[in-house]
Amino acid sequence: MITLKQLAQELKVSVSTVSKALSDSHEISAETKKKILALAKERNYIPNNTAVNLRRKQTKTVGVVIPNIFNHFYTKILHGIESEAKKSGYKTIITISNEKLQDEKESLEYFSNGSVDGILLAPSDETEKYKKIDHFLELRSKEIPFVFFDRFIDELPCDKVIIDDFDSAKNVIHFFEKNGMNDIAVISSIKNISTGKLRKQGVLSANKNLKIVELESEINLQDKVEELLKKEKVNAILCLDELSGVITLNIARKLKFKIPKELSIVSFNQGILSKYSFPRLTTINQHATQIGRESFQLLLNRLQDSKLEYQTKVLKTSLKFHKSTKNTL
Amino acid sequence: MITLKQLAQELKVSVSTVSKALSDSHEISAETKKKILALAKERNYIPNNTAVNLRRKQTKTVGVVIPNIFNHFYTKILHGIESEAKKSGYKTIITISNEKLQDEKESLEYFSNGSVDGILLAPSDETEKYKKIDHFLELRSKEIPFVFFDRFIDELPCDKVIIDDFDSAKNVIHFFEKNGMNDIAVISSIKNISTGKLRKQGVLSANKNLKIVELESEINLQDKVEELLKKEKVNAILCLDELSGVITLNIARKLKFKIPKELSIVSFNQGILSKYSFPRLTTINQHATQIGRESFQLLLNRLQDSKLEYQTKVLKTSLKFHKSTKNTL
DNA sequence: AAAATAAAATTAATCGGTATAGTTATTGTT
DNA sequence: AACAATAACTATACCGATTAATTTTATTTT
Repeated sequence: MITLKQLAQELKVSVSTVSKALSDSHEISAETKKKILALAKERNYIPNNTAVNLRRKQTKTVGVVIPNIFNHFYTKILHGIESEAKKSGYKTIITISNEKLQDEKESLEYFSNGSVDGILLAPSDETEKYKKIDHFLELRSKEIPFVFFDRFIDELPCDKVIIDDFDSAKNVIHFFEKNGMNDIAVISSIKNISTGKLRKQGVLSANKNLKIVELESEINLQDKVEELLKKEKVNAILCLDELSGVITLNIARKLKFKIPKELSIVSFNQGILSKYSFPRLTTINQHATQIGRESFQLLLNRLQDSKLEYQTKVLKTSLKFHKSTKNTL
Repeated sequence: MITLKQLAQELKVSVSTVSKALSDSHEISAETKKKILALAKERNYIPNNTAVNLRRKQTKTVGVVIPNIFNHFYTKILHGIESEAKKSGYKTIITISNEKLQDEKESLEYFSNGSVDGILLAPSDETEKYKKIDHFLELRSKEIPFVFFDRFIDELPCDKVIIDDFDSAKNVIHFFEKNGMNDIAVISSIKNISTGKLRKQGVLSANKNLKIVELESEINLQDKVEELLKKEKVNAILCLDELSGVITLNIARKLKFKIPKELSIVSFNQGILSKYSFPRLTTINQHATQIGRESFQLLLNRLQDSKLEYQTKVLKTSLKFHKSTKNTL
């Protein structure tokens, strides 16, 4: 890799002349600039990033911690972050917490040595469950800005971008009712997570008499749903996460339910699974890419002014109708 | 962020004493070490990564370019790379080419300013189609090592980790034949990609009389498959990519084919789509995580010794039987 | 032509570490 | 006692850029 020093030696000028010429400083004559620019181009000079970062005391890099890389929703957010960051000349370092508090902590430590200017993260399932916030407070004491996306911890005032889980969930129940479906079940495998809780509160605010199936994870989900469909009278189901949605759909079909004639299914989280399900699931579009973009912008704002008030951006969802729901309106 | 200098001032010793004490040098007395270590711990000192990198002339970071982050196969590889890199103390920067040559070029330029020690990539669809290798040669002239995974370009000798596409595809055809299915179709929406080509050669080596449906992308795939199933007699289908697999399955069901009784389907690429399809697809497991791990190891080898011969690692696949295939053996 | 001013280039400090060379003070050798 | 050897620590150069402070050179003013 060619350095400023080498260019300077070759042209018999000082390093600072070269540096200034390349940044088009008025202190350097047009003639000298031309000469330097030409050689820099010829030698394919690129400023050493590490040196620039050290000098500027910034890295132009953001760190991201996502709970699960196999979840299409998060990869979409990731895509939003990455593309937005790139636009502003930022690099993106990605780590995965696997829904583990320990992994999340390690990621943050790993980011804390000056590798990144700021952090974007969705806290892990464990973090939310045990409401652990020490590691976030430590970030704050080190003055490393961070922004939460999708999930958050009530106890911690901070910047966050979330979706309007409460209303989104409530509205689906209302939609079912308006269409004459009154035997409604709600299925969730994300009960520990802030979004899961809000969605549950949302559906309950619409109707107190729902059948609710809740699990710690998707293990046993299959059996629980099968039990529900066999024992109870159900003509509409809202799934609070996409995986539950697809699994529920497949079980309903295995049990020979006619969809959507006898049973309507709506699922949170418009992702790749629901897109290629058969029949295609009606989903709540969470505009994941936008979540990513807005999160990055929020972080960028904070990087530029650390004294801003903490902001919460709430994004609206939209219902995307497909063949898994009856819609008579 | 606290620095060596600050620690040194506070303890009234020199910066180099602190540095050496923290790296447990024998030049420093036990007593002094103890004192320094204690303060460093109290102040939560972490060496500034950028400064260390500048000095060591390395970044302990690898760059990854994947063609598509929405493809579960690549996120699995990513996971393999990230976890393996972390083990060796490397960070992972991820960029996405969106199957575009231009984006791929930009990513490589972006990595070329000393941001990464080496690069892992699967070339984009366009790169493979037009056999563009200039940007890779430029990397080589800058002495930035790179490793290809999953896909590669014949014309470019380099390190790569690929799967045994030819044999994997051939073996599926043989499996169909042994089970008495002789009206076999092959469907692919990845014809430009090296893996797609090899898979096609593989199936043709097994049987010259296959019905082959090939498309540039998944657009129109639906119509083409429907046409095939309506016009031709088919009792077995091999899909060369997962998306084709799921789409084919859904269309076959829409056309009321009994699966697997009347029609067996096998698909490349054991991913999340096929996992939650109904019935669950029999897939060729490409051990994506392992591809990621091995790719990183190959890069690590090269970082440690740039004079090694170029290596190609070929990983075997395995067939995972599920309910989309008849198996009478 | 000398002084004042403006333009162009250089020197040196800095970012935060690491590594090499150099300086004291202490102990050991003959 | 004179000298070498060792221990413990400090000073300094360096990584590759940026930039404030200076110096050198050119131009304008009187």
